[in-house]
Amino acid sequence: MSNLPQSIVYIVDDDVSVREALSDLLESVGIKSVLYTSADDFLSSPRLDCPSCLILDVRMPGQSGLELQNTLNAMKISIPILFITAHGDIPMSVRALKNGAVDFLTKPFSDQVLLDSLHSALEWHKAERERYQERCVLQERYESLNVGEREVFRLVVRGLLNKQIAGLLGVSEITVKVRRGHVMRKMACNSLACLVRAHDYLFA
Amino acid sequence: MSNLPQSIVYIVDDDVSVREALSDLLESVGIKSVLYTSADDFLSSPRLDCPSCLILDVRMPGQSGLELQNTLNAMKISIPILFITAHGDIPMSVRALKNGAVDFLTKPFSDQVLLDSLHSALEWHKAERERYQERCVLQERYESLNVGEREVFRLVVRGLLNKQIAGLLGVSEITVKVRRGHVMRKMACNSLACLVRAHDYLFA
DNA sequence: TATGTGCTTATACTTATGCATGATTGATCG
DNA sequence: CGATCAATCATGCATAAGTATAAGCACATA
Repeated sequence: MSNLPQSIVYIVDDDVSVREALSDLLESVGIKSVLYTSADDFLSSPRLDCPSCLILDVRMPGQSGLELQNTLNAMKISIPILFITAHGDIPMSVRALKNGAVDFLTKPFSDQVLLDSLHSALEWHKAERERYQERCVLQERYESLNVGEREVFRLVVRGLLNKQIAGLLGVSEITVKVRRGHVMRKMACNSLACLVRAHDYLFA
Repeated sequence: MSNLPQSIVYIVDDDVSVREALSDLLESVGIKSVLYTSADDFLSSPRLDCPSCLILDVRMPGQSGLELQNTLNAMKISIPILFITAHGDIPMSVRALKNGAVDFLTKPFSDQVLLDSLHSALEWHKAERERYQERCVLQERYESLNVGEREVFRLVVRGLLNKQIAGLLGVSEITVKVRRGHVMRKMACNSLACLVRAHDYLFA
């Protein structure tokens, strides 16, 4: 059995001295890291299934840090990104942050500033992963509903009575009750309140 | 009757030529603006009750733009802020954006970039004001509930049965039904689904 | 053809919810 | 003191919701 680390930080920088300095710093506070020399290097390697953060140099040969950020966003990969740079400018930092980066540090920076930013990023990703997991569970349950059950689901959480739903769907009220029971069981809800929240979370 | 403009932009800059250039630009696309020479000047003037945006110079005599941003955040004033600067640096821009600024432009900048940012900020503030208004209405309704009704409200939206609520609160089921009816009427909800959403919006 | 499966519907019953009426109590106020 | 108001609670009734059983139907499959 492979035991996953509690968290991991991916470091992508073409400068070996920067990579190793960062890696040493993180190791000194008990944070595991994996090093990459380029964006493609990172993209072609597997990511571990645990809370993580990406420390990214803005300027690199090949795909730049900002381009990698766009790539990951397009892939809907939610790993938080912390940029570091020696030769950045304001438009770069603005673009990075508007695209969701958690921070944008200029060298030289204080170790503590980096570690603080990193910790909050890892905490965020931990929570984000839990939200994603919960959402996946709900999604699976929803996909187990057939068409009729989904229609009843939609109308029930809009506050309609069984009688009204039956009228709208052109089926008997008994059928609505049966479908409604199936929805409750399949969505693993024991109350209408729970069902409403499940629905709104799925279709937010 | 004072008719409010559709939207307004507040410009705070100590340089009169910048203020007027911006004002002219905005006027040329039909956006009204009001000019201030300092943060305190802006703070001591009344804001109009309409969708708006604040264009702020970072560096100014007296309170700086970043300080004014913190002041407004502490006052929980949600007006979007767009920074412009001639002599900024990356840490400034990062701080501004992490504190919620919508953009951080360096002079010279393209008119179109500013206008695009401004339009999306105004759109956001329009929606934010509507959310705030809706929340105020719900808040008022909630405050019209007495203590017992709030307890029933809390337990109903947790999915408990009247019988269970009565047991927990040590009152009769009849009383729960009465309170529940009051909650529905005072919160202006015609279904449990509506009530659940009102509750979760209030206590998100 | 025979069989099984999934969906709909009906009947019958239990429980839950909503609401009106009225009695009781306790606090407040002129 | 008497009047009043809000809150609680009971009775009684109407409607809504949840569930079990069984029947009928379409459809796929052996």
